[in-house]
Amino acid sequence: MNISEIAKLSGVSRTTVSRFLNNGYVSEENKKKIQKIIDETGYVPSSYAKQLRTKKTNLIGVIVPKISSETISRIVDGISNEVNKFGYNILLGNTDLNIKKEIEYLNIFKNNQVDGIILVATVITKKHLEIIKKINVPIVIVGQNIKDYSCIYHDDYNASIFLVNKLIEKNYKNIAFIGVDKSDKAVGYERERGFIDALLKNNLKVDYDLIKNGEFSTESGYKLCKEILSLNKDIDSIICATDNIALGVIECLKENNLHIPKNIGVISIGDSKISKVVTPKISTLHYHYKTSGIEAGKVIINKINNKNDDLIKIKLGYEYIERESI
Amino acid sequence: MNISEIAKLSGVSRTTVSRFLNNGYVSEENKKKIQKIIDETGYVPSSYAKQLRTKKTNLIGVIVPKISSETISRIVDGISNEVNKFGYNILLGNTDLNIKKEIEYLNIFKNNQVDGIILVATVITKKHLEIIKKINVPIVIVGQNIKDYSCIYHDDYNASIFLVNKLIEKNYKNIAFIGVDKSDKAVGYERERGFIDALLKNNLKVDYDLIKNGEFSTESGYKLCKEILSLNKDIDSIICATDNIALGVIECLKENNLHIPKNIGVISIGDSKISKVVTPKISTLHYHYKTSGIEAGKVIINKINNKNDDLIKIKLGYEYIERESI
DNA sequence: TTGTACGCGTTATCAT
DNA sequence: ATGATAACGCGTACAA
Repeated sequence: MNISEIAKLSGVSRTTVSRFLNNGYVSEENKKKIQKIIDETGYVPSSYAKQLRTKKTNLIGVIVPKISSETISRIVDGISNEVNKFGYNILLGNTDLNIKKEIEYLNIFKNNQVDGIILVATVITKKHLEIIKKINVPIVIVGQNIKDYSCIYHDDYNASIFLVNKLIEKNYKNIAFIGVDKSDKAVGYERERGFIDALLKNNLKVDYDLIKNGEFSTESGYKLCKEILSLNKDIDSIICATDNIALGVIECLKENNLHIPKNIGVISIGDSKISKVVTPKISTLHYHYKTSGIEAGKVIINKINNKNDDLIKIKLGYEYIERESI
Repeated sequence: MNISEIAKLSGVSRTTVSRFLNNGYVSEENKKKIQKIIDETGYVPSSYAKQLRTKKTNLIGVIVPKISSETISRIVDGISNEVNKFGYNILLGNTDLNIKKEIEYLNIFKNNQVDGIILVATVITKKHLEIIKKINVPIVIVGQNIKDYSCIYHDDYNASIFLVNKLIEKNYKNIAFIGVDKSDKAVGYERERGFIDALLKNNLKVDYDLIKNGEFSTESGYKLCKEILSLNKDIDSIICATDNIALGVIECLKENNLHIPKNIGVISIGDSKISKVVTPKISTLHYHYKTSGIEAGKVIINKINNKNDDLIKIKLGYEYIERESI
C-alpha cells in the first residue's frame, strides 16, 4: 500500500494525499475522503521514501559505553523522554566499552541515518576528535567538557573540593583519594585535580602515595584500598571517585576491622542505589544524570531545528547527601 | 556526494560502483579506481535510498518499559551485543512504563522502519495482541510466554517452587509471599501460582492473607511487609518476587527488630547488585537476563534471515545463590 | 565484466 | 485548492 494507491482509491492525486498528510491545503471534502481510505487500508507512509526525500530521519544516534550501567541508563532515560516529546527516536550505539566500536558508531552515524548525535563517553581520544570534526550533523557530548563542542557535563572539579572541605569540616585530616585513570578527563583528571587543589587550599600536605587510580569497579576500589592501607600512613578518610569504588573500599576496610566512620571516613560521588543500601550507607554527592540526558536532548533538538551551531556548555551541579559513612 | 558522482570520478558507470559496494563482479582495475575515489571523498552510501530500494533497514526495534532498570538494561545489553554481530542496530522504544506509549511504538515500528521487533514487556493486554497480530515484521517477546508468539522467558513457576522447597529444607514452615499484580503473567501470576502449588505439594496450608501483591518497588515491599506483620500470624519467612521488594521487606523487618535469618528468613528472585550489598546479603535466584537478550537477538536475526516463522519458545532456568538472609 | 533504463514511495516545484 | 512532473540515491533486470 502506497500513496499512489491511496490517491487512486480516494479519487484525488498523489500530491493531494501528500498535502493531506503534511498539513497542506486540502478541501474539507477531500480530507474526509482520504481519511476514510486511510482508515480502511491502515496505510502508513513509508519512512524510507520520506527520509530519502526530506533528508530527515527523526532519529538521534546515542552512543554509550555500556547501557547496563546505572548512570548511563539514567542518562539514556532522560534523553529518550525529552526527544520523544518532539517525535524523535533513539538509535542506540552500545559500544561495550570498546573504543573501536565507538569510532565505528560515529562513522555509521556520520553521513546520514541520524539527524543528530549524542555521545556519552568516558575517554575522548584524538581519533574521536578527527572523526567528530568531519561529522555533518549536530553533536552533543555528555559527561565531558570538550573544547569547541557543545557539552553537558558535571562540575567534577568543585565536587572534589566540596568533598575535601566536608571531610575537613568533620575533622578528618589525612585524606586518601581513589579514582580512575586520568585519560577520563572528567571522572579521572578533574576529580583528582580538585582533590589536590583542595588540599593545597587548606594547607594540607599532598602525599601522592595516597592518590590511586584504577578502574570503575568495586574490585578496583578494593585492591587500591588494600594498597593504601599497606602503606601504614595512618589515613583517616578516603574519597572515592565513584560509588562502586567506595563499595570495594568499604569491603576492604571492614575486612581490616576498621570502623566506618569512626576509624576511617568514606565519601564518594554518584548516589547510586547501592550507596543507600550498603552498611554503612555512603555519604555521597548526587549527580543529576537523568537531567543531563534531558538537557542533552533539549540541546540536540534545538540544534537540529534552528540549525544554529552556537556552542552550548551546560555545567550541572551536585547535591550533598549525608548518610553514615562520614 | 552520491553514487553517481563516485562513478563519474572513477570513470565507470553507477552500476559498477553499486556492484563494487555490494560484492558483485568488478575488474581488479576498476576496484582499485573506485576504492581510491571512495577513500578520497569519504563517501558513504545513503542509507535512506538503500532502505527504500531493498526494504531493509538493518534495525531492530526494541521496546522496553524502562531503560533505567538493572534487569532491563542487562537485557538490552545482551540484545545489542548479539545483533551488532550481524550488522544490525537498535532502535530504542523506551515507554516509561506507559502502556499507551508501548502501543504507540508498536505502531511506529509496525509497517516499516525496522526489520524486526523485540518486545520486553511486563503486561500484555488484548490491545497489544490486536496490534501485534497486524505487524508484518518478525517479533520476539522477552520475559513473558505469550501463546502463538516466539518468546524468551524465565521459568517463574518452578523458580517459586524451588524457593518454597529451599525454605522448607531450612526448616521454615510459615511462609508469606509478596509479589506484584497478576496482570503481569510472569512475575505476578506465575510466581504466585508456583508458590501456592509448592505449599500444597508440601501439605502446607495456603493462607491467602499471607499472599500480597503490590508494585515493583522497595516502597511496596516495605508497605506489604508491614501489613503482613500487623496480622500477627507468626510467619517465619517471606518470599519476595523481586530483589527490590526484598529490600523493602528487610528494611521493615529490621525496624521491627526481627533478626534475619534467625527470626524471619527472606528470599527473592533477581540477584541484582543490591542483593549482594545489603545487610544481610540476600539469598536469591540468579536470572540470566543478559542471556535472554542474547537469545532474543539470535531468534530475531534468524527469523529475519530465514524468513521462517517457526514458533520458538526458550525457557531459561535460574541459579540459586545462597547468601545470608535464610 | 560493464552499462542502460527503470522503479522504489515520497515531497517540492510549478503551473493551473 | 489541485495536479503533472521531476527529483531524492540506490539496486537490479536485461542487454551487450
